[in-house]
Amino acid sequence: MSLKHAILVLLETEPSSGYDLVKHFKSRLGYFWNAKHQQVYLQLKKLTEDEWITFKAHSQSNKPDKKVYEITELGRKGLGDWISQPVKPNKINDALLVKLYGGHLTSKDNILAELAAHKKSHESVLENLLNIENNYLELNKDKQAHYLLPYMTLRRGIIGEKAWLEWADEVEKTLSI
Amino acid sequence: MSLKHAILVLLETEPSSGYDLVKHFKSRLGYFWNAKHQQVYLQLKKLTEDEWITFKAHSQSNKPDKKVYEITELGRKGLGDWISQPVKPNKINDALLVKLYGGHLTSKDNILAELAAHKKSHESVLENLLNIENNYLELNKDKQAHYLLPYMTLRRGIIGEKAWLEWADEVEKTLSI
DNA sequence: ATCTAATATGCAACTTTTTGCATATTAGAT
DNA sequence: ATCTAATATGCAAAAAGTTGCATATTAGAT
Repeated sequence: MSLKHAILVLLETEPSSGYDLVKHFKSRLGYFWNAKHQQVYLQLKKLTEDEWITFKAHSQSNKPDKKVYEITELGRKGLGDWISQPVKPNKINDALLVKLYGGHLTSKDNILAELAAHKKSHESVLENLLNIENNYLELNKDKQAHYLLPYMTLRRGIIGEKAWLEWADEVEKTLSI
Repeated sequence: MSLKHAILVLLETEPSSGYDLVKHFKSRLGYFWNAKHQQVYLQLKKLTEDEWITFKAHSQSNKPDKKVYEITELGRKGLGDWISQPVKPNKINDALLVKLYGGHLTSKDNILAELAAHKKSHESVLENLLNIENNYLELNKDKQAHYLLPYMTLRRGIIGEKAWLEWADEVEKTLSI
């Protein structure tokens, strides 16, 4: 039950609407957490009922109204408690690897085409992460220190994506012989 | 819905009991797929109802009886169909990164201790994968060619775990300043 | 005017996964 | 004899996630 906590850490950094959070997950923290908008809105509702967060309706002149949520003291305490407890190692369920494992049941071309498609998507994620890194590196030292931990999570994304692409190249070379 | 397919690719390689499959997931394919035994037994039941797999009861003198499942023609066809279709890029939900992102809510020692614990677990996974790789590399060329695709998935595990450890070292160094 | 895309939120049904509980066999240790 | 650990399987309830559907606002294009 960690979508809850993923939402809370983001709200702890800055108040946001559900829509903002989803965009955050989609665009910047995809290597970190993924959630559909329906799931996010549901958790926001539950967190509001538990009084871990509150919201204010913000009317916008150029866009539909939105609810901007912020974390409460209760929420900050709950989040702190969770963060102080150990978390389980990450669970990996990778359908592409399942497919590759059983790749003899389809054509080599099909496998290579699918790999190429995934490669494109990983390349675009990496590019995006590198842009964010560049922005971070241009900050002054105080701000860099302030965002050090989020930056460390960004580094996980960058190193992880590079490793994925390295692996994909290896597979392409091996299968093309 | 890919646990189903993960089970099928394993059964397509060799007939196994539910217990074997779980051990497989736990010990060798943890970088590939993870599932609790209850979930595996449930899917085996459903796959049997759909006649994608069948089982024979094997009585063992030194251990409790077990059901050894094997894939049917119907199952092989279903698996082949699934493998020919594109799969979505992998979804990542990483609680450790959530924790690190909000790490200012706990102590640096706590963060470093947790990181060290995860590091140990990743080191042991990597060691395990490298042992399997060594076994693979000692096979003759025919066998190596036969297991090439599973070996590629193993490589994903090795490259991924090395990248994880590289990242963890970077975090340790950065936070220890 | 009408269509499209982006913004913004949400319910309901269904699937998948997790957690808790439960049982049974055999080997080996105390 | 009894306890422990490994082997082996499963049901039921709850939690988490996905898919389908639904609605409303505003900007900009046709």
